[in-house]
Amino acid sequence: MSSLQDVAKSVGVSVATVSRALNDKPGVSDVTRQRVLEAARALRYWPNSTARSLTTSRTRTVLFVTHRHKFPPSKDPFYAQIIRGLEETLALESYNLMLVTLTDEQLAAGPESLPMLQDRRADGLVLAGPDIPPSFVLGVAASDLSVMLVDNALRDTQIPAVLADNEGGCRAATCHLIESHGHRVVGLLRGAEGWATSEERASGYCTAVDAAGLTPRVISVSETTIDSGFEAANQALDAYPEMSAMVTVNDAMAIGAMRAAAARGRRVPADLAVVGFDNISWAKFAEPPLTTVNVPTVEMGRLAARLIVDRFEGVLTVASRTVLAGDLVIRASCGCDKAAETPD
Amino acid sequence: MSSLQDVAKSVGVSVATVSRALNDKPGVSDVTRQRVLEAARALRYWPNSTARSLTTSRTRTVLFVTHRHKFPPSKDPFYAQIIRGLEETLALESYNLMLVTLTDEQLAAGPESLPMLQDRRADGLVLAGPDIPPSFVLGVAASDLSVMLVDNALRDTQIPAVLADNEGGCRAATCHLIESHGHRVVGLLRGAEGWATSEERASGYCTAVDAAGLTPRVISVSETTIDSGFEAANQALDAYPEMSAMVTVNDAMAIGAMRAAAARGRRVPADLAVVGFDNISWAKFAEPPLTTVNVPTVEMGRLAARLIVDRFEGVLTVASRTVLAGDLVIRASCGCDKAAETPD
DNA sequence: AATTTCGCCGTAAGCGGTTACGAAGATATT
DNA sequence: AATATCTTCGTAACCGCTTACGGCGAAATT
Repeated sequence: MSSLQDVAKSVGVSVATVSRALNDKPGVSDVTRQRVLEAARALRYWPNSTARSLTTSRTRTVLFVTHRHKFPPSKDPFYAQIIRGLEETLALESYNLMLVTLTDEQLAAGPESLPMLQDRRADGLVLAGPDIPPSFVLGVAASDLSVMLVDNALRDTQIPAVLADNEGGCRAATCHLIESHGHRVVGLLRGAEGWATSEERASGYCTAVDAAGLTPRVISVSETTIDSGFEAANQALDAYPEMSAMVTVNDAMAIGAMRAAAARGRRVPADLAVVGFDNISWAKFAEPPLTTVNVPTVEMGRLAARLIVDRFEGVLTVASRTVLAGDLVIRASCGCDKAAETPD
Repeated sequence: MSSLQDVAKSVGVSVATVSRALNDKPGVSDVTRQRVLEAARALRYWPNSTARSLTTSRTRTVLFVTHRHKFPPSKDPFYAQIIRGLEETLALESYNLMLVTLTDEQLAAGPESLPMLQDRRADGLVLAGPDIPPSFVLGVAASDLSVMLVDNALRDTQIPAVLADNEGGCRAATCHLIESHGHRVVGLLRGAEGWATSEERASGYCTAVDAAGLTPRVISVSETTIDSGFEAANQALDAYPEMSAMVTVNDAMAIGAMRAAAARGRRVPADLAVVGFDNISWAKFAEPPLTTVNVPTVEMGRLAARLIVDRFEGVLTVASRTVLAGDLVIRASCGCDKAAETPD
């Protein structure tokens, strides 16, 4: 409402003094500092963030950038959870979160053509999701903005990233089926080749299967939906009738697989154990409740915020790639009796 | 990268001329305008939005404010969808979207204590969700920021709002059960008293039941989750064994109700028809697929953006309250054979 | 030909802060 | 007592852009 000028006039000092007093900078006596603080409060003074940004050339805002058609979590609110974590810890440091979703055309055109990335509206940005093409990432990295990748990584670069441990999670899930339940023929329902997430999870599965001396049985489908899970499970059971357990690359496929099993008269988990990945909110309400790998999405957001803010503040200078481990959430679908419950 | 100064120097004119040329303002000859545009492109000039905001005192950003613990769509991404619609149309008008989630304490303390609402960071804000207390809404409305309510309304005020037609949706769902399927004893599973959404939907149910000359059978529970739906359905079936159809106040409760029916050996929809509300993404994958009222969340976001931007631009001067109709999505759980499918 | 009109452009003042620099007065040093 | 040092504060420049105002030459008017 009121400006620095107003406060200065009210107290009878210069704006410089007021600025120093309010920003806890040296060069102000305690008495005047107090008087300034009182006047500021009395006049309901709020620093104009725009003006401040103009001189400091820091906006205290970070951009969250993601693919437009990925954002609306038609499926599970994966990115919404990340945003939740981001916003939460950014707020702690009094940073702002700005949201930008980009179309395919914009992502292909590169950051040079996007005002929101060029006009110093933000100090840095987090690029989320594998849909952000490498060329785009490199483009923004070439600018002087701080970049942070989430659920996306570029090999052989120094761009910091926070990721879920897809490989380890799927390995753990597979190991659980093999070691705790003694399955000898466990299949994998996976998504399209080239999709990094699917690749990594598949890799974890293979590692576990190899380590146990078993042979991998993999069905790839182009999508990772309930319907494609249904279809893939049918393919798998046709091809490998002796299969007693299935690892799936995400929860939607797992649910589809359980439907397929039910349709064939195979009970889950008695006749076929199923584990998913992601721990979407509906996993615990599936029939039977789905054993799955929990992805710490909110924590990923929190960590990304922490890391980028620390970079702004100069606390952190080196780039890092952080892989967050997920934990296996045991429910009924894998054959465990006592389904341990976890909080949301 | 480069400033107006740079462009001016390069062309050999004053910054004022460059500004006029780039902003399509009169007072510049065509030739110089062309030369300026070329130079600006050659020098990769981008107007510094901070500086521009400082002079125009418009930031071209709108704040999306919601309750912190409501945002992370643990349930269905209701607000995420709204954000999707908001961001989409704001981007069309080259506005930005900033995200703020507030804790209970902050909401109770009121807008006076929140920097992001006081320091002119945004031109206006949309307050989403019934968790924003009236005092808070009135507080920001008293400031000179443009306010827009979404999924929240204040009676007897001039504050613009966009809402879902909860009353009409639930009435339509109830009518469908009564008229198309001939149910005579249809119950309602609803949430706590005082929660506006629940009240409105309940009111729609009552209207339909009254109009048909039937007697309402209502079960209230404090939460609206799958578990509480399960419990409420059991209560309902205990109290009214002859009940042949249930309207529920949201999809989660509907799914719980279907589970309860299954547990009691009553088949859905043959022995008990169930309809939900919200059309969450999992509704179509329920067993059986759930008939429910679709809430046009993305459109609500789009409309809110449109309305607030129009207000900024001076196109729109009067406040309005817009109620968006939802449509009944017919699936199997209500007893209809041919389940009409709708796109996501 | 003198005057008015008009289009084009530069000058300069601001928007609301931050900060380098220098001028005092108060205090410490010798 | 004279000098040096420190603290406190004001002056002014600056961040990059917008815009009111005025000047000036060319075209239009008489």
